[in-house]
Amino acid sequence: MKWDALEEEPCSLARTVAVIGDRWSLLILRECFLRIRRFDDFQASLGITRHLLADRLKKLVRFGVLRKIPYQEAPKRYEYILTQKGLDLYPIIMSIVHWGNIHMVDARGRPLLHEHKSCGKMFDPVMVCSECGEPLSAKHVHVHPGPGARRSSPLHASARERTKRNAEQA
Amino acid sequence: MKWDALEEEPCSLARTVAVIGDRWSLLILRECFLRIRRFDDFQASLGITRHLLADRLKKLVRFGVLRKIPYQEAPKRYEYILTQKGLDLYPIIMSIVHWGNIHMVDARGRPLLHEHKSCGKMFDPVMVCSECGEPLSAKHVHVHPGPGARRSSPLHASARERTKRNAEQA
DNA sequence: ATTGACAGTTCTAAAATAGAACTTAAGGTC
DNA sequence: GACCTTAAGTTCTATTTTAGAACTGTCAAT
Repeated sequence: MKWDALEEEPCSLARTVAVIGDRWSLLILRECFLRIRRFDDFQASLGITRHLLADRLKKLVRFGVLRKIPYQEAPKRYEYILTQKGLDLYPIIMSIVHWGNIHMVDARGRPLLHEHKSCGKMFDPVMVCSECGEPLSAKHVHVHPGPGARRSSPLHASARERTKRNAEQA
Repeated sequence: MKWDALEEEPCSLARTVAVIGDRWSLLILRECFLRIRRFDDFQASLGITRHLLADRLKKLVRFGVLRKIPYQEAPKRYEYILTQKGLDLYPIIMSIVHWGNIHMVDARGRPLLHEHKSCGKMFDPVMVCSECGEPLSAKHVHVHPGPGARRSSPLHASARERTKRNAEQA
């Protein structure tokens, strides 16, 4: 599968993976949320090669996650700031950080703690149902095909059936 | 930066990216949550090359996200199921799907809808503060160094300062 | 006139990925 | 007993991506 094919998939996960699903994009976005904005600052704090950084920034701008804003004329220089679409990635970043906090920390403990300014306490993010407010778990969720589902919804046919169907078509 | 270096970073995001930060791992995990368990089924539904699939499954098992369970003897065959550590990835998957639903769907609409069995309604996931229950946004969160922070906390010194410091050291 | 900051671009070597064919092991079919 | 099928990989070559370092173009300050 080519990279571009991912964006076309009728799957919201695949399309998001097309934006953030590589080694560097999420790390760049982490820096954005920590208020890093400039090329050399990204490069210095991440140790990414300049080539890849230029490439990834271009991609994030193309997807509308970052925007280039001029901060000086002559020579014209830009900084990269999060758009609303980019700010909306916050729950993804936080859920990733939280999973790492629970499952990937070493004996020294968490690298970062998060304070919720609104209530003043150190917190963890919790994912809840928008309708009833209960915490979510996979087993209490049932998936239905939506209006944008692929005709014949292969995500709902079992892969086993699909394999057979493909074999018959061939 | 090498792949293995990521797991060693004192950053919960980087360490999680070491597990799920590539083109395929999240797609494989999506299939796991949709109850795909077997090699050929993953291969058929994703179109991933068999080589990469074998490699990624091995990696996910190594990280303790999937477990290999024998489902028949002679010839011995295994299926891959989510561990608790893997099930805990659910909020990450859901926040990614949700962002895609909001920002990446085409005119046809969402490919999938989610029903919360507990309350019977179609829902979206919402990330809230574990302490006060309010929805989270980046600007209401303040970051502190935790016990596992790098000495001299480079994530909190501005990259600009760091760049200077590095230059001085050289 | 030279040096330094900043934001890239260019180059070569190394690593990862795609795509297809091959392997191993057992069961069933003619 | 030769042959086909299922399942879960492994092996192979060609292509694409990434790493790492050096280079370019603008302008400001010394």
